[in-house]
Amino acid sequence: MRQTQPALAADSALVRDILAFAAPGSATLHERAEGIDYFVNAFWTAGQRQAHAIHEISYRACFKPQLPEFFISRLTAPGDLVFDPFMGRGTTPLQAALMGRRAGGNDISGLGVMMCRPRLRPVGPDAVEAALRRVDWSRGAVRRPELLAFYHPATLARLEALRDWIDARAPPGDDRPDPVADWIRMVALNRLAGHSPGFFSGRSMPPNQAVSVASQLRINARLGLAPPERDIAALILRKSRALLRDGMMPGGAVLGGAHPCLFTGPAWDIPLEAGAVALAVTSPPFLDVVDYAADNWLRCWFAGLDAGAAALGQHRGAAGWMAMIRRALAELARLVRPGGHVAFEVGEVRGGRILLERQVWQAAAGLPFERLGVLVNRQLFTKTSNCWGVSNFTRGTNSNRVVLLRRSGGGGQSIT
DNA sequence: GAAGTTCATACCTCCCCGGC
DNA sequence: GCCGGGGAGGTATGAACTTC
Repeated sequence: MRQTQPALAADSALVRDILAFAAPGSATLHERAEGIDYFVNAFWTAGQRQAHAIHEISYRACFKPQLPEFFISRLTAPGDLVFDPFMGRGTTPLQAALMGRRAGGNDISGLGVMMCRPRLRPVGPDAVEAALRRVDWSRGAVRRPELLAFYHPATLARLEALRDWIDARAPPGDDRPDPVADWIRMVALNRLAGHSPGFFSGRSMPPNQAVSVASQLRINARLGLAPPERDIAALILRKSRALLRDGMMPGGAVLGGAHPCLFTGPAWDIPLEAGAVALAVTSPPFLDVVDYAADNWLRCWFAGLDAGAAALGQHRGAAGWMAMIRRALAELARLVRPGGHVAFEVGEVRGGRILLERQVWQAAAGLPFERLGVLVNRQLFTKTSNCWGVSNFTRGTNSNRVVLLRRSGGGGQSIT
């Protein structure tokens, strides 16, 4: 049902740009539903590995770097602060830094900072190799026998030695850790368990989620395999080189400014001054679709963190979820400068029976935002859930649905 | 204690792209 | 040409709890 009437926010340069956007052979479709302007197209590539290689650490529920890139390029200038209050692995701050913007992010789990910070100040493979040679691998011992479901005994003992070595140089909560230990922990967190020989574990599920010990024992029994011994140091070095294969970033310098604004805590309580942020690109948990505590229990073990903190952002019902979103949006209204923007991404869940973008739209009502519309990026993409038979356009999440907000009170002109 | 409601757990293992 | 590795789930079932 294409409509020819103008967009509600036709004064927005962003909206004009989106309407004029033309992928090869496809113009943006403009629809209006429930008083909301929808802009539908394939706005960025669905191809895998099209962004900078340093993005390629596996984490459950992360959007493509092309999503923040789309908005950063249109709505910010070099030096502006780009922020994500639900950063997860930190795709938004990292992409902002790659584009010469200042990087900021927050996550309820301490894993967020541990995965993002070292990639904002990458260390070279030579430094990683030298540090790994200094680890006293003989000091480790098997302290958690149940983890032998995942690891060969010698591998598990070395993992414990590596944990001790990291903890002495980059303990959780230390905001000025040793950069090399910080980097090695980030890579190790990404190699703990997976479905190929590049991971420390025997064969498991894809690495964006850790199965339970009981599930891993079943996998081992079904395949008739015991976890083989792995060379942890060699795997960390190999993945380090892969992350840096596109280069060390501009000048190899610290990305995102000398002091990236990275925090651990709830999205509704960010220790940043009012008006500091030019653009927020973010995506909250989609109700309880992803069980972050279950997915991350193994990472939290390695990092010495409490996995339970992640549950704070998860809600089974729409009412509780919407209240959480309202608090996060109210905090964004404080942080984003007048004329700045918020791109708030959600996906379809429960077979499309609950339209989360409409809940976000409603939650933003009464806050100092102009609601510009919803950008829908609809395309085929690869899904982890292929593992259990969920393919494109059947069940699960099939589109990026981005609620676009402009902080009122300023000139309101975007940079194009 | 029967009926209704909510909660917790188990189960399933594919497709694609780039590096080598 | 091979293969490493990256990738936003949903349903069935029964236990546990609530209400009258």
